Amino acid sequence: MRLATWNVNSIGARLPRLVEWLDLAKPDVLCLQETKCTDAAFPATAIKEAGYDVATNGDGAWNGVAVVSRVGLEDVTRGLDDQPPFPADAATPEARAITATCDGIRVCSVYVPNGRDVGADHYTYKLAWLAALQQTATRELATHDRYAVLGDFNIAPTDADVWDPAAFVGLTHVTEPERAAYRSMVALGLVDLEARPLKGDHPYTYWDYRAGAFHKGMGMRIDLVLASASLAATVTDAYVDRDARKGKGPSDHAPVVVDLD
DNA sequence: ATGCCTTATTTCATAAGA
Repeated sequence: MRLATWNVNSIGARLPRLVEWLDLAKPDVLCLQETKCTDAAFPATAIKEAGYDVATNGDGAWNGVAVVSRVGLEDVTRGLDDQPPFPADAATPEARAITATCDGIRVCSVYVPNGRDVGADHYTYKLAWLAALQQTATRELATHDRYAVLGDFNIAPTDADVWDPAAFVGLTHVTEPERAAYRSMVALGLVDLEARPLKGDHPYTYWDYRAGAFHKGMGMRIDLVLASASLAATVTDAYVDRDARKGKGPSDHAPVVVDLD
């Protein structure tokens, strides 16, 4: 069983690279983030032709998540329990989470809010959203022994997860409240399946498009796979497919791939 | 061993990403 997660930064712009990657990596289940399209506009036919079913939660230009599977796709749930809206008076919550059961494994694809600036409304929202995620995960774990949350957490769990900690002082992604939220997920019994990098010492998953960040190794590990203990016990390999960050028209994130026995 | 931002929309400019 091969699980993967990938922030594709627009399914529309990335469809050729996605189809190519499905054929290359052959994941059984792939969680997508930042699809940036409505459910109606999602290119489900192209995904189907590649041999996969898909469940989506999209709200248009921004956000958007999906679960792609070739081993079944059941019991789909969109959003989180008591997910906070943004702005606070918004009628519907943002499309940032979708959960489904694939061959007995409960997977949750998440796109955690960015936070923008410490102290900003978006930052407060990010922490509230993470609290809702923790509550949802608690409930799911109570009934699903094999459970994993995969996606773009927009949190670097430790200073080792950014290319230069000094460059991030005072910025989001590395603050103590964000890291505490990450640790609260781990405290539920979820194991951070840190992948091996295909090159270098750090399994970064994101590199800014600007200033040649990828080529200079200026990356961050912010895309995570948090798996229940029973799933974690079956891991045979985990890697960041940095090759997917190369070439023409890449996402700014690389897929994280986990193999289970 | 990679190629020095990219995506979307209220598009020829701006907001957002992290």
